[in-house]
Amino acid sequence: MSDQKPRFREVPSRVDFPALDARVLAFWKEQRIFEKSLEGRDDAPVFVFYEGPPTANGRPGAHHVISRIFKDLFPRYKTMRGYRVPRKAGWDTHGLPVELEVERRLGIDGKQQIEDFGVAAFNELCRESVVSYLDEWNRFTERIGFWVDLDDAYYTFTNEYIETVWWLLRQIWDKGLLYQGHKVVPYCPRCGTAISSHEVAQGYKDVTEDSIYVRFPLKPAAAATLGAPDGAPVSLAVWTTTPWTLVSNVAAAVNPDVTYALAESRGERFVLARELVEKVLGGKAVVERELSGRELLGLEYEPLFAFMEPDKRAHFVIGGDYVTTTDGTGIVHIAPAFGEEDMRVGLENDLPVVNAVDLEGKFVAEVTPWAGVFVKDADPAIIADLKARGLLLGVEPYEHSYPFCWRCDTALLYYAKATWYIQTTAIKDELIKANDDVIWHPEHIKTGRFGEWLAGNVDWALSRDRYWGTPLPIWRCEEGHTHCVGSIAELREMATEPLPDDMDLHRPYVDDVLLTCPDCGREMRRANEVIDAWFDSGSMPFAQWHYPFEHADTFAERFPADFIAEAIDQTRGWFYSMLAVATLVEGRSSYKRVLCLGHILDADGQKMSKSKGNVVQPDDILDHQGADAFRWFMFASQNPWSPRRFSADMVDEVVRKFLLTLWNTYSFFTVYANIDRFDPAVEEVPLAERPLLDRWLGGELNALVQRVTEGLEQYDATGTCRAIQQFVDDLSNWYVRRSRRRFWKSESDRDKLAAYHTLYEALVTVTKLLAPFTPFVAEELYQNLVREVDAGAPESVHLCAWPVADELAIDAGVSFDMAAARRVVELGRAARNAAAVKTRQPLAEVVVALPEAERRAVAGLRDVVLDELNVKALRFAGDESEMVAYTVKPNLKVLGPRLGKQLGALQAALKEADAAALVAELRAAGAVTFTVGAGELRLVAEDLLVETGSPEGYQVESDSGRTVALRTAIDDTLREEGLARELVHAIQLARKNADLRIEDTIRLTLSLPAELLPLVDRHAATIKAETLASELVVGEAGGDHLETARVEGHDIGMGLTVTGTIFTVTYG
RNA sequence: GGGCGCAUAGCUCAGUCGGUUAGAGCGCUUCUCUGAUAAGGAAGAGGUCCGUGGUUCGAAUCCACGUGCGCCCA
Repeated sequence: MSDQKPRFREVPSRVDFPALDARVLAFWKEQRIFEKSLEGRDDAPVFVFYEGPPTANGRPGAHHVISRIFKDLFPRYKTMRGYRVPRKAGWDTHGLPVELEVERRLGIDGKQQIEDFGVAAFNELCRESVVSYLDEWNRFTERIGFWVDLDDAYYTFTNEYIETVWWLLRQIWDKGLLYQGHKVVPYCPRCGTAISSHEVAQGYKDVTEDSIYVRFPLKPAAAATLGAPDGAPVSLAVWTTTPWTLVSNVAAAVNPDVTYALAESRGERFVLARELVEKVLGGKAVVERELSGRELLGLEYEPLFAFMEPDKRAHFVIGGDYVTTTDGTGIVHIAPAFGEEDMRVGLENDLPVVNAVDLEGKFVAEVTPWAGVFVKDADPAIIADLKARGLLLGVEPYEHSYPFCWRCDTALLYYAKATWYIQTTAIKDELIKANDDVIWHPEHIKTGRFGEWLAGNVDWALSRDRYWGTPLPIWRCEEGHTHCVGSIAELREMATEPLPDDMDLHRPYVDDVLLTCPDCGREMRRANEVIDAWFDSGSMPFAQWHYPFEHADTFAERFPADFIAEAIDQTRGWFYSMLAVATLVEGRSSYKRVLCLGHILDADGQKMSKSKGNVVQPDDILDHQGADAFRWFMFASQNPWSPRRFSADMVDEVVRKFLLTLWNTYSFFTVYANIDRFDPAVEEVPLAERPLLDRWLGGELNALVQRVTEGLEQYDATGTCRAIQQFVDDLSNWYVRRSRRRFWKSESDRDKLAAYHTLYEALVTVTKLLAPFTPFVAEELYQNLVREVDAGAPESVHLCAWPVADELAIDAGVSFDMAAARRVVELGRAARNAAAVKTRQPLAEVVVALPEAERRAVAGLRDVVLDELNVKALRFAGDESEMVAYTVKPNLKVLGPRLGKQLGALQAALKEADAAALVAELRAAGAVTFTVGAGELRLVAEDLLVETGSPEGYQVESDSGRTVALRTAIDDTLREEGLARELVHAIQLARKNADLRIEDTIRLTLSLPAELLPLVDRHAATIKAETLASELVVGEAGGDHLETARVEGHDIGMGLTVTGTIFTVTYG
């Protein structure tokens, strides 16, 4: 150790993490550390990360923290492993949520009002709205330590981005996979657009609505064929949950294979499924005749409403094998415009499509009574009308889950609509194959949720009848020719008029661009739709580079991504759109590995959502506990994909248990290292030459490096965090605790130096391991521990190389030995507690009985055990006389497979046997024989577990075959020694109360009762050494600081006066 | 209704290949250690390992069925 100034900045034991964060952020910014982590690595292998763009349509919340910190963790780790990890930020800016936000702000509602307001102005507001959140997002991103290049972010609304999306669509178009279909789709009448299946899924709610039973009166000719009494009217009993669709009814469907009945009830006759007669018509109904479904086919009935004239034959019974008898009547009403199944059977039976509903979900003018009324609102009126005309059979509340628009909460309608599709079903096998190459965390998503979703793939409904989005680049002429534009240049070339240089590709400007049809030369107009914003985000691997128009090299280098991470709800969102777009265009996935993250729940397990008002604002945590506590909680609490409960209290626990433990160990080190002028650069004692405790810690440390490295390679954050946490706990509560005296003692010998080196190395290495997890604290520690003493070291911990484990330092034997010793200490402490003898009171002897290997281990660590337990001697129970009681049990692991069913008999026999005799025989002969059932068994030592009991005069604790016995007798010498320790303890407390520095020396005066005088006399040297008293005077207590205390029933007075410090050299 | 996942102490979670007395942290009670610590240690209280059945010498663990919850899909 040398004589210079203190090497390390003095570290207060209390720490303000938010202030620390601010310091570190400023340092990173000033020194451009993030930039430097990328510079000068041109030859390094690249690790490709893709940022799944958040929708910048609101403020960031706690649930955004989790994805952003996992996105940060692995790139930081890979950087330290020597990779170049470019991280381009990105923002998802299009889509319905943005439009809704602007609608709300303008106080308008619906498409007509948007058109009235003006699309150009509306879209401008959408753009402004998105941009307005970016500052806050950028601040938040920096604040939590997510390193990503915000200055070079991609935005999905730029012309460049849109152009690439157009190019991608053109590739798909050229493959013939882009088509317009007329399908029944979930449709939001308020938003006026079709909703894709993954969006619908987010809006299901359980609702109770009125379902109704209705009469469909058969025409007389039809009734006659059923064998009802001559001329008697017969009705089909029909059930529906959506009365408003009856207006568009064109048929009734039965299952040809189900048995139906002609049933009479209160003088009326009905046709319905045989098994539902009683349920629908009541117990008094009489079944007059059974009918097969097949017999009903073709029967005609009177239309319920005549507002619209069908253009084909309608209002007759058709067959549908999907018709069941679980609900309703077994007869299903068919309105092809409003149901997927209805449309399908409608096509099969050549039924007309009657649509009495307009695009806003309101009845059209022909439906005179309810024209302009939203269909769901018209239900009561329709029911009343049916009742008035004698067509209503009954009303029944029906609970079912019904889809609502996930954004505006309007009930969705299933609606036949022209929609543009990508025919992903044509590449289903390729999608599945592309997924084969992806590594999923957790694994089960790959074949489970995601794999099954791919297996049931349906075409991607691409178009949206909206305003703020990437315009669908399809133009059509009057002849019906269509063309998909794949670039801006092509648009210019084909346009009938020259386009301005700064043309905005958004609506409404693009709508005004007319093209010349390449086929017929006529004018082409753009299809009005914009595209699903999921296609935008799925295009980011290409569009973030404006590929192929620019940056082809960059794209080639950075496709596909090595790693992406998003919340688990993106399975059918971003994860799918990324896979689909890349597979459509490149034939493979755009990511190799994906980490799914769970949702954030509140402390009660409720999902956090704005509407529930239970959102924990990240600022609350960041301003009080700091970013690292937040991060560590997220990483360490449980596996990333589990939904996690979250509250400020839970983060607090992290701070106390982990960050403060680490911090205090660090603070401890700097205090003593400064006192001793420890210089990590000189006089290193090789690990192999250090004491066992140091070699133990070194082994644990290197094993930790291995464990953390392997864990991160497997993308396991949770396990690695727990390993680090365990190490820090061991470091603080075993290594430092056991070593305190080594740092404290006044001589500066090799032992002390070894202790400093060991602790220093552990702290520095842990700091590096922690850098990806808790980048702020790691930086703070690194700057002080490393940069303060080594100006040549890398400027930041994040520019350091990842630690490499020294496998030679890992000694399984040492680990085993220490674990054995710690178990003995644990049992000894339990024994002390049970005997109610406090630890400061020395005891004469501890006797232990252990398995052979552990006995050797504890023998080697005798001093540790003696010191921890404060006993004078340790003895091993050598022969049976020392331990009175034995219990002998079969070693099930060994005997189970060998004996099988005989085990029970052996167990019983062992219980009966004389355990002491057995043990004696086992020790003497090495084996014992037993008669069990028919045969004789020879059992050796490893077949049996021997437990020992309590000897006289000892306090015994045992666990799992290990026994520790503490001799509890206290003689006068021991008692006096205990008293001396109590006295020292009291003086130390007085020092602390007097606010003395650890290194201050004192003049100590004591006033004592007479009976203690000899004791102080005999232990004066110890007391002086322990309390740094250069002078000890017994008599009247006097000095700068006076204190009294009661020690074991004796009143004492203490006087303390600072006389100097233990430093021989002063500085300053 | 279907798929996937989960269910262990009051709370948050471990629990390896099926093995002996099912653990940790937090909280509670009592005791204790300590001149780094907001900490540490010991003991106590607290368990239908969701239920039922099966496989097995032996099941928290494997299998089947059921219940509850979450997510996804209808």
